[in-house]
Amino acid sequence: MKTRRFLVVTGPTASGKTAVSISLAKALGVPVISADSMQIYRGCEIGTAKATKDEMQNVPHYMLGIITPDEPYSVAKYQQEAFSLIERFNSEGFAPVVAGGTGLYINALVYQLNFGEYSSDDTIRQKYTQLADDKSDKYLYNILKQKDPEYANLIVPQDTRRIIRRLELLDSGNAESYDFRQQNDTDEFIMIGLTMQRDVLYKRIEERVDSMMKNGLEDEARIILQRYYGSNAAKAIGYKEFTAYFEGKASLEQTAALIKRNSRRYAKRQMTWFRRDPRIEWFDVYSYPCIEDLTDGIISYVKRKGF
RNA sequence: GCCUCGGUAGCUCAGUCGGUAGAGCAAGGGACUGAAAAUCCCUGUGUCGACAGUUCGAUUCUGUCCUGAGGCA
Repeated sequence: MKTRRFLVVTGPTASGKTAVSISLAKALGVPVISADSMQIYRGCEIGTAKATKDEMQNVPHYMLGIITPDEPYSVAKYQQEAFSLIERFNSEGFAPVVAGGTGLYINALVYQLNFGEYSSDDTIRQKYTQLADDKSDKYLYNILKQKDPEYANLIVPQDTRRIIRRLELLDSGNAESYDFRQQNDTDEFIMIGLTMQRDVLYKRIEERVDSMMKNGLEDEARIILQRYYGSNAAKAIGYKEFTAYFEGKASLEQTAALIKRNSRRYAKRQMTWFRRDPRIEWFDVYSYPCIEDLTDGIISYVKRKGF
């Protein structure tokens, strides 16, 4: 297989990935591929902080708004599509910027995650979801323990979601055992992480939520919640919190506060995820006077690494 | 000015008949391989307002002071 070349820009939500990736892509003359599990949905614009046409500054973007909120999607599909885009750009002489904060999607590119052809089976999934409701978490866990004791050992009985997913894969004959976290050393890539003081990041998150509210998040949420009730997108931060508000059980202020809290927690989880990867070179956004200087700093690092 | 009730974790408060303290929320740490903005696990972070006194020992009792709320003037 031919070696793929790409640059990864990641970091917690509201750390400035969008602006930096555009600035970087513009300077390098390459396109941007999103690695965001919610920005792939059409119609989730404000709530996911998706880059607007203006912000993109004519830099081509991919993997944004490619499906409707009710279409099923998965890491496996993301990996396949992102890799094929990278290969296409590489053959044209460009090493694209992959930008996003969905850790699992990033990992699908930088670790050896081998998925088969299987997509997903709602019938099996529903069967086990029902079983979990009727019986108990423990009951489901014991089934898994019989079928795949090795995997069962990796998780706890309360983790119903993972139990169901694994059972679904086992039943459809697609449960492969992977070499856990084996690095992707066939492709050539550099990983950049954006960071800043925690309290500063939290302040940015809160300000961004306030501006989302001003820019019509409520209307967007109403559409997502009504038209795509129960979908993944409807469970995303920025939408799900409106449920109580639309039922008249919460004020707009309470809704905004909830979105802020959930975004803070999300950012924390992202940091936990990315901290683990020693290949990421961290750039403190505020140690540069402006985004152009930060971009220059990243580019010289990338050059230094012989990329 | 006098009286009453408060001052304990980031917030709201509980508590210790004297042996340096615990709940909720907020927060912190971690996991993550086909739904991942999802899902799940772990953790109490503290000059107990300040200074003295009594005591083997004070966050707890006493005094003074600072401070907040209410009441009386």
